[in-house]
Amino acid sequence: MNHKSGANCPKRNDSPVIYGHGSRAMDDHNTPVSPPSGRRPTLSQVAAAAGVSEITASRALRGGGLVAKATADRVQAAARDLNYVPNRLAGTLAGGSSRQVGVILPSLSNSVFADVLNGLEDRLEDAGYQPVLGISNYDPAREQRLIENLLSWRPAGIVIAPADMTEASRALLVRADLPVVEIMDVDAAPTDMAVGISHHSAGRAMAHYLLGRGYRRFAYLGHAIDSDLRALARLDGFRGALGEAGQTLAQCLTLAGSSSVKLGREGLARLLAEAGQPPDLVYFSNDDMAVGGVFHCMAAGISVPGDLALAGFNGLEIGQALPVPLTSIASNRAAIGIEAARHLIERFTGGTPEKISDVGFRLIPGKTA
Amino acid sequence: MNHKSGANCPKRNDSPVIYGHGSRAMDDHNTPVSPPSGRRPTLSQVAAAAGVSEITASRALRGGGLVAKATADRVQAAARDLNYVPNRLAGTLAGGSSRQVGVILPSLSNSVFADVLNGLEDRLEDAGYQPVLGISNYDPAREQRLIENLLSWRPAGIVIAPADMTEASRALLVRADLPVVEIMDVDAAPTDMAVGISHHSAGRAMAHYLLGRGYRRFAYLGHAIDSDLRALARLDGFRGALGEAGQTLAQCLTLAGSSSVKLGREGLARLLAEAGQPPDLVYFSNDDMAVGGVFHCMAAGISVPGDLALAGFNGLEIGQALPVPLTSIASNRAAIGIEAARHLIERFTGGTPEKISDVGFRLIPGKTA
DNA sequence: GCATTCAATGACAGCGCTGTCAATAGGGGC
DNA sequence: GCCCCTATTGACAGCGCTGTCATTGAATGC
Repeated sequence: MNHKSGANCPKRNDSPVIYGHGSRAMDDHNTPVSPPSGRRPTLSQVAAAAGVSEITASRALRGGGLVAKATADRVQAAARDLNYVPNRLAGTLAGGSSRQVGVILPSLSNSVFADVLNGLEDRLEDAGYQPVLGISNYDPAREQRLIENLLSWRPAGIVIAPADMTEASRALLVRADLPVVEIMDVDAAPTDMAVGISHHSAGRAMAHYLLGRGYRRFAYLGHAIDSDLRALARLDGFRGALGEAGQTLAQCLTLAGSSSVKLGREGLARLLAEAGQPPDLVYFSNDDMAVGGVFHCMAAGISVPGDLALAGFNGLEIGQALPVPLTSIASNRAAIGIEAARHLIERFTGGTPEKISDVGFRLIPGKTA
Repeated sequence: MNHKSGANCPKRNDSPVIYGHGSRAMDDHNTPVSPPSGRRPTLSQVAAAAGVSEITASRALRGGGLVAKATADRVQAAARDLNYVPNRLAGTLAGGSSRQVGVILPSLSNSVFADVLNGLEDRLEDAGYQPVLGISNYDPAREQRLIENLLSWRPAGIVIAPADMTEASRALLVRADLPVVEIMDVDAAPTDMAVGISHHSAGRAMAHYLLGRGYRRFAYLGHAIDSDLRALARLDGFRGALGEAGQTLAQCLTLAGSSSVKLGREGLARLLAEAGQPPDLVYFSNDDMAVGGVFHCMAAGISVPGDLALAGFNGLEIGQALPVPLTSIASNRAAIGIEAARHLIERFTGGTPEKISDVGFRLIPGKTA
C-alpha cells in the first residue's frame, strides 16, 4: 500500500547542522554508566539474587520447563534487574554447540552475494544463529586464512561460496567435521553439501534460447574471468551449446577488473571497435556488464535489439527496470541463501538434507535479444 | 591492464551437466575423514607432542618471543602435525579480549550498506578481527534483539548503522562498556563514536546547487521514509534550504516499500500523472530511485534535463555509467567502513580516536540537473 | 501405610585456554 | 666463590557456563 502526502511529507525538528568534512575532538568522553560491581553480572550473581543454584538459574534462563514456573519467573526477574547478558563463549565452551555460522564470500561489491547473504542472515537469525563473515576477494590464500580463522571460533557450520579452494582449505573443512554448504554452484562434487544452480547449464540454456531466436554471430564480453569460476562455467556451457549447433563464438573479450556497469559499457565500445564484422549478439558475463552494454548502445545510438542484441545473467532488478528489459537468466540468489540456511539448520537438528540442492534458474526473455 | 583473446577465451574441460531444478539424495554420505582420537586436538595434546607444558605451547603459538626459538619451532611443528586449530572461545574466555566485532546494518539489499560492510570487513580482517553480522531490516525491535545476541558473544566492539534505536538498545550498548561506532550519520550525538556524513547537510547542499542552477518548481520522490531516518534527514535539509531561499517543495510523494529502481520508475510516472503543473526538478531519496526516474524518462520520451531535471543521492556507480550521468552526491561509503574499522582498532590498541568523524560528501554535478 | 515414581533442585567436574606467580638454570660482576 | 639478574619454563587457578549424576520431597498405587 502506498501513502502519499501532498506538499507535506514527514518533517522533523531542525537538527544540528554540520557542514562538510572534519571531526570533533573526543573531549567530553562521558564515563560509562554504572560499572556496577566492577564486572558484568554473571549467572552466579543472578542465581544468588534469585536464591537458587547456578544450574537452576541456567535452566530457568534457557527455558525448557525443567524448572518450576515460580522459580523460573524469579530467576528471569533477577536477570532483568541485573541487566544480565549471558556469555555464550562460556556456554558454548561448556555445553558444546555454538550458534555461530561461518560465512565466506568472494566479494560484496557484487550485489549477487549481498542478496545471498541477506537471505542467509534472515533465516539464520530466525533460527537463533549468527553469521560470522569473511570476504575472500577471490583470493584462495585469503580464503584459506579465513577458513582457519572462522574455524577457531568453533562455528556450528560453514557456508562458503568458493573462490578457488586450495587443497589445504578443503582439508581444513573436512577435518573440521561440521556441516559445510558450498553455495552458488552445483556443478562440482561438494565436500559436504552444495546449494546453487548449474552455471554450466545456465550458459547452455541461454545459448539455446538465442539460437532459437535466430542469432548467429555471437560475441562474449566478460570481466576478470579467471578468478570467477562461475562466469567461466557459464561461458563454457554457452560455447559448448553453440558448438553442438555448429556455431562458434565469433568474438570474445575479457577485461581485467571486477564486473561493473562501467566496465560493461566501456568494454562493449571496445569490442565493437575491434570487431571486423560486427556481432549480432553480445553475451555478457553478467547483468552488471550487460546493463553497461545497454547504456553504451543508448549513448551510441545503437538500436537494441535491432542493430545489436544483448544478453546477461542474474536477472538483476536493474536490468528488468531498464526501458528495454534485459534478456537474462534469473539466478535465484535469495533462494540460495535461504536454502543454504535450511540445509544447515536441518543438519543442526539431526536431519539429513539432500547433498546437492539445485534451486534452478529461469530464463527471462526480456526485450534485448 | 586488460588482456583480450580473440576467439579463444579461457576454456575448461567439460564438466558434468545438470539441467534445471532438483536435488540428489544424500546417499553416499562419506564418513568424516579421521576423527583422530575422537575429538579435535587441544593445546595440551600439542604440548605433550612437543614435550613442553601447556602454557609454554600457548606462548609459543601466540608468538611474542617469550619462548626459546628451538622450543617454539618444536611446538609449531607439533601443532602442524596434529592439525591443531586453536579454540578462541576458550582463549577469549580465559584471556579476555575477543577478536570479534558485532556489525548491525538495517539492510543488505541496498548496495550502500554492502559497500560499507566491504570496507569494514577488509580492514577488520587485516587487523585480525572478524565481523559478526546482523541485519535489522529497519526494525527497532529486531535491532535490539540483535544487539543482545551480539553482546552475548562478548565482541571487542560494535559497529551499528542505527535504524531507530530504542532506549533499551542504547542502554544495552552503554552498559556493555565497549567501543561502539555508529555509522552513516553524524547529525546526532552518538553514544560513543560516530562515523559518517551529515545527511542533513547533504540535503541542503543539493538544494543550494539546484537553486543555483535556476530550478524553481521542486518535487520530491522517496521510498518508505519513516523508517529510513537518513533519507528523512536529507529531505529535511533540502526543504530547509529551499525555505531559506523563499522556495517550497511543490510536490512530495513517498511510496511504501524499500528503495529500488523499479519503485523510482513507477513512482515518477505516478508523480507526474498526479502533478498539476509539472515540476522542473525531482529530487529522489537516493540514486536507486533516481535511476528508475531516468529510465521512466527514457521510456516516456521525456528529455532530461530539458523537460525535467533529476537528482539523487549516493553517487552510485550505476548512476554515473548512465548515458546521461546522474546529478548526485557521493556518500563515501567505503570510506565510512574503513574509517569505522580504524576507530575501533585504534580504540582496541589503547588510542582515543575522535568522537565524531565526518568523512564528507561530494556533489557530483552530472548531467541530469 | 509403604514402596515407587516423578518433578524440582543441587553438587561437581570440566570445556580449552591464559594470567599470575613461582621455580629453575645459566651468566656475569665483584 | 658467591650473589644477583635474566631467560626460560612450569604449576595453579579460574574465565562463565552446562552435562551428568545425585538428592530431596511429594504424589501415586496397591
